[in-house]
Amino acid sequence: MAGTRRRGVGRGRPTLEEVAARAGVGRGTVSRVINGSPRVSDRTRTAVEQAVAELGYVPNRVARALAANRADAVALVIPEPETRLFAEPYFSDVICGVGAELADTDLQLLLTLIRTPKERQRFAEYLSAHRVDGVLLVSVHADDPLPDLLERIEMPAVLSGRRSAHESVPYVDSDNAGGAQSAVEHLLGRGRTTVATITGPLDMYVAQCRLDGYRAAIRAAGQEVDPDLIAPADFTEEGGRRAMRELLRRRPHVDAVFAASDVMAAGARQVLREEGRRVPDDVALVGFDNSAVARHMDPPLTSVRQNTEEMGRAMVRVLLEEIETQGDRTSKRPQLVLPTELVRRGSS
Amino acid sequence: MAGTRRRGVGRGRPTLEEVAARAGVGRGTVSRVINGSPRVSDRTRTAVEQAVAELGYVPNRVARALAANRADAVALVIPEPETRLFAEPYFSDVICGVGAELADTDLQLLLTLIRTPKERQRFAEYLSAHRVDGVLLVSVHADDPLPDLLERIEMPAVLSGRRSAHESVPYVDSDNAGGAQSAVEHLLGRGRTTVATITGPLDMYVAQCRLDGYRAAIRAAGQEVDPDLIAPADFTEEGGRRAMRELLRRRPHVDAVFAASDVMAAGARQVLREEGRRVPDDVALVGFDNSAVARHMDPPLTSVRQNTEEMGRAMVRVLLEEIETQGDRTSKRPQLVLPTELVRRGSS
DNA sequence: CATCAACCTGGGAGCGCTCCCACACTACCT
DNA sequence: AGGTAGTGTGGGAGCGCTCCCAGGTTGATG
Repeated sequence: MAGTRRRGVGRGRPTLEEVAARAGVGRGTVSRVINGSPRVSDRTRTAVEQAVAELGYVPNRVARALAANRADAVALVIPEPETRLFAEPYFSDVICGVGAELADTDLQLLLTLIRTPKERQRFAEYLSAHRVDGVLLVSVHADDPLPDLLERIEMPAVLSGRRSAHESVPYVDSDNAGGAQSAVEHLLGRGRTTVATITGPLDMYVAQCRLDGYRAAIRAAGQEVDPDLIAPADFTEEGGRRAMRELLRRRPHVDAVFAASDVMAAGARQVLREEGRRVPDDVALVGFDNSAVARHMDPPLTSVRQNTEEMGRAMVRVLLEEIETQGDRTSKRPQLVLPTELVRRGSS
Repeated sequence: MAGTRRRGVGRGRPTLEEVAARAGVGRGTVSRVINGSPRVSDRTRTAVEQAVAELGYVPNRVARALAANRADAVALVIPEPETRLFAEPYFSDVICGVGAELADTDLQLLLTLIRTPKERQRFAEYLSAHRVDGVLLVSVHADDPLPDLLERIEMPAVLSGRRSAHESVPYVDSDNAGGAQSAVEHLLGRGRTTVATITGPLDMYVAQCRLDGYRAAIRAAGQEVDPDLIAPADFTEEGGRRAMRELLRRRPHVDAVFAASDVMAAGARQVLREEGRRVPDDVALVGFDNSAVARHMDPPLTSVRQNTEEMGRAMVRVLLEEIETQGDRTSKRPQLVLPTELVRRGSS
């Protein structure tokens, strides 16, 4: 919280004014050149560019931000109530995509981890205090107050994933239902007849979507959806174990399981081994996320891949558009759904 | 690269001046109260605090940064020449620690991914352009020009991990040698007689340290170090496979392997399975990093745990100290080594 | 040759803060 | 009473930029 003295590097760097003096022009003109305004004659532009090069001038972005009332930065917000969520490869991939897309911009990436209500409060103050031009929200829960807060203060924002079927805030999401459906179709296509599913927490929309995809595939194959083949869990390994035990109890002849996450699939696999069921011979297994866990299971796990990095990139593109059209109440809120892909491995 | 117009939220928020007017004091006084200066009478302070509360005043940090010539931000730099390196849980843990430690500060965290020399160039300009007060460098290679660049422009910086035994820049590192030693001692202690090691790329200091730890444990047990039991690899799964095959060829009676990373251990494990060697019955296996991979292997992998999150926290503390004592040429460069811990699982 | 739009250009004003100097005011000593 | 600290306080001067207006130049047009 301190207000300790910290003197930065760079005192003594050339300023706009010095460049202007050297080029024999006014401040305004240099500013126009720097910002690529077309209203500058070629001769002047060349002269300024040379002065910039000679002096090694780099604009002071803090001054620019103050004068122009913008931040040249976007925040990536990661709510992290449960531990380790951030360790999911999902996040790092999104971050990679975001970073890659941002590299072509002169925007900076601010990383904000929000663990407590107090930290959320702090973050809200940052927003008011003008620190960012827009916000990327990763994996918000349905009851997170942040999206609505952002909407209220008219801060451009993009979600990764929807909170519900009628999400009002711009978002980029994976085709969860489609991915789940193709996974289950794959199992049915390989001759499995009793395909169960282990779901995520059903108050999360993403879990609902994957379950919907499961149902759609079952029905498309002309089967009835058997509620006893649907075991809800919570995206954790332990949850996967419990759900698998439950499934074996209720439907001992189950011959395939679609788990809505790789981690739950890993839990299920352990139970199957304990119970002496071979994978894939007795029970075929498919996960979701195509995480590192999937590759390292024995046998390697078939899984639905989301193009997570592309999600990050798309989020940035959508956010930039939002920032651009800000205040323009007529513009539509962009909402994107990215395709998924089934990665086949030994488990199915 | 655009200079497109972006108008931020917050125009119309109260300023210092307005708070001063409301409290019936001067600007300077409000500034002193905000920054916790002791040179303010209690009465005045109370009046100002009340005005701040009534107006909902939040300091504009951009203006503050410009006036005070500091950034109130630190950059976390992640060089990422090879893909996926960032997906290692290592990074996310460090980031968590950094975020946690930074939460008590009014510093912001800037995330910078550097993939190409061009991006490094860009980053160097950022630094000159006054965007950050200090830099956290994660997993730099020995030949990375960044640390020296930072040193030259006197930008406070902290490394995670050393580049060599005589690192000049402040750093926070894990006790790699100690961790490796305890892993090998553990294997010897369980009666194994022929303990091999799969190393990382030996031009990386961290790989050297882990190898040194292996050698120390072997010698401490009164054995000679057999060069044929040392197989260099590159921290990849494929490298782990190759190294394991090589070891089996050279020393078929090997009964334990210490791999300098979990991922390499996973590769080794596959080869052992192919060759019909049971783990741990025929060959005991220990990894390093205690990553998710370790938990999901079959049997679960014994591994050396680094307190990665604490590394992140420590890095921030060291950096703050560096920023504080900046320019003070007499102050010592803080260098920290954090202990590791062996996590025992079924593979040994 | 006058007129006017279109185009460039310089530089004042100002973004919201910190820094610091100067000035009051008190308290305490000669 | 005169000095000498020490303590609070106000406000001018800037930080380095962008914004924008006025003014100058140019070239096409009547």
